Amino acid sequence: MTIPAFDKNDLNQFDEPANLLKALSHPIRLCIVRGLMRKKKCNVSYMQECLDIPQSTISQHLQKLRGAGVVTTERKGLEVNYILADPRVEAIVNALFGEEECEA
Amino acid sequence: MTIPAFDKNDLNQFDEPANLLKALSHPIRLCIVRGLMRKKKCNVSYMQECLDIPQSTISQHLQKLRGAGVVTTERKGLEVNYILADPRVEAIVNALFGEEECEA
DNA sequence: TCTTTATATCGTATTATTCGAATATAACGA
DNA sequence: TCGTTATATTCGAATAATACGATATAAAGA
Repeated sequence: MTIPAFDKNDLNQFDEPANLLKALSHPIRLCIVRGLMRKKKCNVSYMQECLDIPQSTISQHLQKLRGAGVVTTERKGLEVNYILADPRVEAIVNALFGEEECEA
Repeated sequence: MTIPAFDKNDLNQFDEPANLLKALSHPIRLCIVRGLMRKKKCNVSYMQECLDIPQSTISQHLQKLRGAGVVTTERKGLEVNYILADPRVEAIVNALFGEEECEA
């Protein structure tokens, strides 16, 4: 009995990766993530200003990214900085947009 | 004026990639796609048998993958074979699961 | 033409996402 | 403590995704 290419017995092994992709599968969130690849670290106001969308909307997207483990946060006074936290995400974004020089 | 890391002016450049990720962001569809990386070509009945879910459910997932350009089809008599059609998808799946020897 | 097999589509109930205003919290300075 | 700034959470309405039975189509063979 060989291992089939598809197997319902390990369908649940796809749950976590599918969740990660779902977290990335929104234009605003994808934009945020690629921005974080360029900028390494960024607070909410800056993103909000660049993207020009309501604060609660940005914040909700960030919470979704955080819930999926895509980003972590570092508070610095009033500001909260967001930072990429999962190396798979960078590989995925590179697959989509191509590699890019990063800020020195 | 420098180019910001985030920019609402090209937010729409994220629509297509986000759509691609959305198509992949379901456990069943991800399983199908990884199966197609191993098996290269596969008909619906085989997938259905492996995954043990209703035929209409599989078919709908396949249509969603096809709509996003993830797969194409080749009819052979009664059967329809599905084949991966977007190289970005393989890079993404490799980022998630690691590379793997493919069937010779 | 009739049947069978393989796949696709439709109808629809259920659940999940999304957005943005309103409100809450957390940290800082006066 | 009070006010201000930065961020998070809550709420509700609109929209989209999902599952699956029922039904339709497409190809092949008798």
